[in-house]
Amino acid sequence: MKDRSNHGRPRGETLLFLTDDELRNGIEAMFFAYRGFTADPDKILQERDYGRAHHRAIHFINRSPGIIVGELIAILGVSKQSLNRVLRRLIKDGLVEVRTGDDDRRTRRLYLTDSGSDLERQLSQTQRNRMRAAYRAAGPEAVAGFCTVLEQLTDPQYRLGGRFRKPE
Amino acid sequence: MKDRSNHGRPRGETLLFLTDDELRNGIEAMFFAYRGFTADPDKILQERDYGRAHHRAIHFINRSPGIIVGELIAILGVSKQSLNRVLRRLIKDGLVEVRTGDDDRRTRRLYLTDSGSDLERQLSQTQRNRMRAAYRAAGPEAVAGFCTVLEQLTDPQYRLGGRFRKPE
DNA sequence: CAACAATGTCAACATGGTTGACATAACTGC
DNA sequence: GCAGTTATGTCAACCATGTTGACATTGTTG
Repeated sequence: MKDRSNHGRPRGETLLFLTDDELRNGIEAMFFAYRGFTADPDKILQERDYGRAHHRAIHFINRSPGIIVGELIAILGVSKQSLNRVLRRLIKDGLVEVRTGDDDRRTRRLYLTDSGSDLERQLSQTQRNRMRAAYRAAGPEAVAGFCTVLEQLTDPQYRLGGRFRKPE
Repeated sequence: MKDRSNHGRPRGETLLFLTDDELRNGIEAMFFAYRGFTADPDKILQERDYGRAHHRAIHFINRSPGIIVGELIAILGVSKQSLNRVLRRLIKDGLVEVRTGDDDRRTRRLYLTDSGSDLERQLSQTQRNRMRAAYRAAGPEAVAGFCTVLEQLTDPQYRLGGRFRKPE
């Protein structure tokens, strides 16, 4: 399993031969990066006694205003009971507004209120800052590569394109 | 906040000007990629009634055989009570072995047993496969960029170099 | 009208985090 | 050698967030 003649070349040169150790480094890097990546929002959320689950809901409602509950469940990959607990709180606290769908009146469309938008901005601000700093430090080609690999790691049904509902 | 003359160029070209939307896409990509990334191990773990916490412990014990409890706590960023619950189970199940440190007999050094190594291999195998596929699809430069950005997203104290204990 | 779909809710439970308090054993300094 | 500190383990309580199952309501659709 060892010497397949890559003769100590740095990762990714030549023929994209990758040792298990190099792959393991990538795996570990994902773990640490994801944690760094969620650290800033977590702090903000903690002050208001929210968790990551609230952040995720807020993020995707902001991304697709008017998204219906079932779609949000599908994107987040959680049970309706789990999402409902989170939504209930966000609605009670006045961060999310619910309107009955015009077309199908069984559905509930979700929107951020002004204060919901405020929190969203605050949360994504810190993440964008970190992301921007990383992009800047890594350079343009690195960023393109980063996005490509992330896309590839993602399960196909969640890749960009058809992920979000069309605006009604 | 909109037109700062980037004239519809694709992300990352030219001067690394990035709109909030482009950054938001990166943020979302992290979320989906991390989920895809943990999906395969999660399935294997579920069969044995383990969770991600067990996976992480196994990963870092494998990475640094003989690591002491305190170091593992620091790397994982959890409380000793939390880690202990996980370790207790792994030890009971015979996946992890504990030996008292030779130098400092207060410390406990952790090692994977043979069956612990088996599970580790099984877990990292699926992740390496996915990683390898992503790398292959993205190409060599993409991989280098991916690693660079991940490193940048990581909190500095966890970046490679000094992260792991020296072999005694 | 019957069947199905979208949602909400209640209850019970599991996992994996937290904190606080306390116990033990071993190292370290004076 | 004794005092203080450090590394670890453990008990208990609590919280957030995930799960399943069961059931109710409302609205759509054939």
